[in-house]
Amino acid sequence: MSTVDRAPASTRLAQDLRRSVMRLGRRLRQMHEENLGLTANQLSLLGVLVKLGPSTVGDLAEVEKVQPPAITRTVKALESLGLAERTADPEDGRRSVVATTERGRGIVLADRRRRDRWLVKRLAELSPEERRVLAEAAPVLLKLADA
Amino acid sequence: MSTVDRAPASTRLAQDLRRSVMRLGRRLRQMHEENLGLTANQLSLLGVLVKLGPSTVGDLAEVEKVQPPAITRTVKALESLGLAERTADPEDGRRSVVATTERGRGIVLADRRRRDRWLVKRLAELSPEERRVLAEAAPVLLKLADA
DNA sequence: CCTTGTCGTTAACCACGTTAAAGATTAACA
DNA sequence: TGTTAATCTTTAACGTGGTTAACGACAAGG
Repeated sequence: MSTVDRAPASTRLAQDLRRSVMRLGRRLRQMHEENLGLTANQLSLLGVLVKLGPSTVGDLAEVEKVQPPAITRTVKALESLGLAERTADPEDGRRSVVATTERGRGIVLADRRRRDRWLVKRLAELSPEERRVLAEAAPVLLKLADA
Repeated sequence: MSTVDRAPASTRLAQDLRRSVMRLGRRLRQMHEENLGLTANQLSLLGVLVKLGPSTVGDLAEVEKVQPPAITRTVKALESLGLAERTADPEDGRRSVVATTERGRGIVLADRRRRDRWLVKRLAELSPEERRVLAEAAPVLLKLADA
């Protein structure tokens, strides 16, 4: 790791942090993939729908940082699985409003619980001191991400 | 956030940590996308090659947690861009060994510096106390990811 | 009204993952 | 040693999900 060893001290933290966050993030994301027939994308969009409530295609595209056609396609898939529904906006005929079905909502919540269980188990293997460090770090990480 | 509010205390840390790590990870990954004509995947594979040195297709597949055909294709793309080279293993004719070119290596290092610069800037906006917390947290996050 | 802008969808394309099957080479063993 | 079995990579066929471009439906302003 010569690139790391000879790094100026000021970038050392950045490198360590990037490595650790990327790796744990990848791991958490992998937990996703083995869900029912759902892909990570479909699950992610469903999650947004649960969080925001019924939304237009444009809103979803913006949140997912994706172009509208990508949303159209994924919504179509969710619809055919009975996990989401599309209805015309009564106030503006151009827009179509997407919402989760009850089943869709249930899947999102179940998936979230499942991933939390995995992480809870890993956290339980740490020392109280290590857990304290993570608890302090979480809000700082959020602040970084939103900067 | 009723789902968070009524969560048992033991899963509260897991939820906070998952949210923050996922979000920062996404942010760091996005920094990737706007690089030369290279996709995130190609850059990632090139990075592995720089880290490990010349490697077989099978090794790369394992590291990237992907099936061999996916590696074959990406290597082909890197090859046509002059960033990687493939040679037959002299000791085992079935294997082909992939290595970066000088240019490929340069691109990886430049990209890493660019992403670190972004993070260094964000870190500089934090308080010394917050930076200390992150420095302590990084190794714990790694431990979690590798668990 | 009628033109102009906006929202969503469709179509065509590309990146990248998968599995299945074929090719080449090595390893094992009768 | 020669045949058979195992291993590594590649090719082929397919699915998902991103993109841009072009079109249709509706809304809004002149």
